Amino acid sequence: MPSGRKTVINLMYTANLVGERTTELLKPFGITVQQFNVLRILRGQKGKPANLFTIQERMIHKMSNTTRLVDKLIEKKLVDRMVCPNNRRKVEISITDSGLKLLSEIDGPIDELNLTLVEAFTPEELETFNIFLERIRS
Amino acid sequence: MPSGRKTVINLMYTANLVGERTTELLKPFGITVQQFNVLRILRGQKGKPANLFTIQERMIHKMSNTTRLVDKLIEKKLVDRMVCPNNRRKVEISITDSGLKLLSEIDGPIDELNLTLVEAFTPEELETFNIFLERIRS
DNA sequence: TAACTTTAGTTGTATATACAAATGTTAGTG
DNA sequence: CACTAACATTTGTATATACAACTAAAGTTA
Repeated sequence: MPSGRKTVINLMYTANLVGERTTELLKPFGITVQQFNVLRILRGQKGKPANLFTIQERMIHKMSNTTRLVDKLIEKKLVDRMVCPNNRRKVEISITDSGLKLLSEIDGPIDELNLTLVEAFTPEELETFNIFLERIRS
Repeated sequence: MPSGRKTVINLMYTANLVGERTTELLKPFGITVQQFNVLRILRGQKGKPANLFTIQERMIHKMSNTTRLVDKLIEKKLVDRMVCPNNRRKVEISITDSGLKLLSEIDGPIDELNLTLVEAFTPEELETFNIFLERIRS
């Protein structure tokens, strides 16, 4: 088997396993991986709201219906939507206190899972691994 | 940010990009990534048919409706289904000549894409990268 | 051999995702 | 200032996915 083929299969297989474990972990908290990632993006804004385009741009899975994903988060009162007063085409999404609280509850378990996944790596190996991943993307 | 968290996000992000590129590549051939992987699993059987459980076990994305995924491939005449004569609970799925032909057409482009993705790696680095991925899974 | 358990696959239902077309808003041009 | 293009988001539709309940066949045991 050509080496690139094997590596790509290995990559997809591994990422999928990690995704499944993450989905499972998030289930008791009532959110999906995608919703979780959007919440983290919004937390990263440090109070500043983000519009849908910004969110979509930073999402791991780039799909076009960010609207509906955010709708789910609004239903759960984890984020707020506000039409941008300067540019009424835009909407500004910001994480609520309740959203921040939920994230803070998830932080512990998710870091624990992530640490378990990479526990066999030395810091140097982890650095190398990250560089390898970035190299594939470039 | 804790190092495990960063690495896992990096992994998911990269795998997703690779998945998107693969989806795009397969589109003109009229199959999805999942369907493509099932076809490759069946080709790997070298003439021997596989039952649904075996297919599901080897699939990258483990979901429970392998039945419907295989149905799509049957509609396209890329695989055949036959009830196992020894054990009528089982069904045996095998790739058709038309399925093999389609795979052989895709092999070139997909290897080209995969090689492009890992072109910056030396063989040693690729080996290391594969070991890292396996380490995460274990 | 009837009743029970396990195995293998199928089906129903709810939700998620992808893609394209549509809507409403702003900016630019003659 | 009407006209056109670009932008930001929403909506429609088809397909994919996850999960659970269901069916049917085979094996097990009293």
